Amino acid sequence: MEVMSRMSGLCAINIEDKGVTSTCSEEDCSTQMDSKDDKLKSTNVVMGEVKEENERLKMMLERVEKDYHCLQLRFFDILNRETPNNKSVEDSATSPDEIEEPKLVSLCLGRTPMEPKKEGKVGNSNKPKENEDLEANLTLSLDSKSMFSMEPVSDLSPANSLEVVKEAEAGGSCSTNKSVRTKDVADELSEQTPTKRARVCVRARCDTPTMNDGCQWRKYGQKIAKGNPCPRAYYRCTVAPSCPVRKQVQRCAEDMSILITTYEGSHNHPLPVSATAMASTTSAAVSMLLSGSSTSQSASHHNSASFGNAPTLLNGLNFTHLDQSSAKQTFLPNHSSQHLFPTITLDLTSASSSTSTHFHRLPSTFASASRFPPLSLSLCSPEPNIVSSFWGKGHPSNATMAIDKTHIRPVNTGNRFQEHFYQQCIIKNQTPFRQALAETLTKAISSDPSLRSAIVAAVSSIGVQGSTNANHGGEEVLGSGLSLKLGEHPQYASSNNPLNQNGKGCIAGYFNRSSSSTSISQAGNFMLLQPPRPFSLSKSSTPPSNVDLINHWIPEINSHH
DNA sequence: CGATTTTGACCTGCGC
DNA sequence: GCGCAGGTCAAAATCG
Repeated sequence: MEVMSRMSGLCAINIEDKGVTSTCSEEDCSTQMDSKDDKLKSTNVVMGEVKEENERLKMMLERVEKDYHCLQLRFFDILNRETPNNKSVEDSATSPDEIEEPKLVSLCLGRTPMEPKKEGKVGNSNKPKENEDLEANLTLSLDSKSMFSMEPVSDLSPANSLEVVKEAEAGGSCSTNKSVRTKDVADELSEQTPTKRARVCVRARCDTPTMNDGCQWRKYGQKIAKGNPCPRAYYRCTVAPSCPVRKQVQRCAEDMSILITTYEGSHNHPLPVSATAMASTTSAAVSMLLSGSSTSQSASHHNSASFGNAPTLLNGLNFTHLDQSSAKQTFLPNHSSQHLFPTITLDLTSASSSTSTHFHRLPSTFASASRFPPLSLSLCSPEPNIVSSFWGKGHPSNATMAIDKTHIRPVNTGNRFQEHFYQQCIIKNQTPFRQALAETLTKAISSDPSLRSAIVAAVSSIGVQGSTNANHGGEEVLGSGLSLKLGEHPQYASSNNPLNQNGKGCIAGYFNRSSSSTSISQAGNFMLLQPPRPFSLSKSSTPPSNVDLINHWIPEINSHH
């Protein structure tokens, strides 16, 4: 086990260092015989301390290992439990006629979902699924499904439907009767589950007209929405002609510096590198949302089970269920349509002080009538350095994170899945593994209090030395993002970003930050997927904390299973 | 000149 | 059924 050797190496280095000092002391002692005994004694004392430290580290390691195995068991147990809801990947791979399982939700804002039904309808793709998957994997895939599953995932968003209809019209000679077209869309919509149209609302401080999320957008409309003097702009993704993704941009009526961007739909094309972070962020948020609401009637139950009243954690983020009893009221765009679609809000705005959790109250009509309990994710960090890193220079907003995809569905549980999983992780330099693991663990943690307790115990047991958390209980430790920090994050550079240079966007720093401190974050495109260091105990200038070691440790351990 | 933005008209859904 | 509001379309205007 590499971790063992690593830990032993650390101890060995420690011992060697002290040995060197003791050797030097002995040399000195050769000329100063009087102090020789004292030096020897002190050296022995040092050696004894080192031995004790070594023992402590060993015990710590054993404890961590034990906890890890416990967590891993639960991890795969949860995966197993999810698997029955989703049909076998192999089954779907061998039965291309099977479109989708109803409970599976396409969450990928970040990557192209496969759309066998639509493609069949449009008739522009007769490729075997394997080829599609191959292509998907050749792209900058953020979708963990592509790693773990050959299962097609239909993107049944109405936007997609609309595009399909358009394409059909473009390809065919049928008359373009608008009413007929919209009726077709409506018919298609009626067949779709509303949960497929999850939206992600991102609130962020931004002094530019629109947030540059890396994608190319074309404005196709603007409206003055009721209740907000600021016009709402409508954009659609133009990276690919048929991309159904749309976004709405509107300034917050209460605070004009806050830009509210609502994303809808799934990209059906490889994303530019600069777009992956936001896409993965939103997709992760959607994952969190739909993981609770996608299973039929018991949406509220699942949500409560998944998120509860307590803030849950996703890689350092606080995922907080909207609490109607809370005070702060936030204007959300198109809340009427949110009656139909689950919407998750990522609050990237600054928490003015120390709070790391935001609560938003939706309009009462929405809160009461919506089928989908609203969800708010407050990404505010109490640590300014972390916070400002996301948006780069000049944006005091806080935010962190970009991870992707929750629905990790093993083909077969056990070694095969793990092998495949880890192979992919090796290829991708482990980052997807960390992301996927983080999300799945997050889900598990949020739904299983005992698991959360186990993690809390594990983290707290390995000696949270930092004063930062000295006053925090276990829940606070979790809330701080400590326990699931799966990425390494240097201090970010926030300048020199072309996205900023064009004066259009404000997300730049996050995408262009320096990655000097870790090799992982330099791994090509995937450096962008490294979640920022969330509220970490260890600054980049300090030696790695226990948690850092754990974070390194997890994939390594997994490789030996 | 192509791409993008603007803007008024139109469509749809919802509440009364 | 009517009015309102959200969302979209598409022609005109503007930009690079």
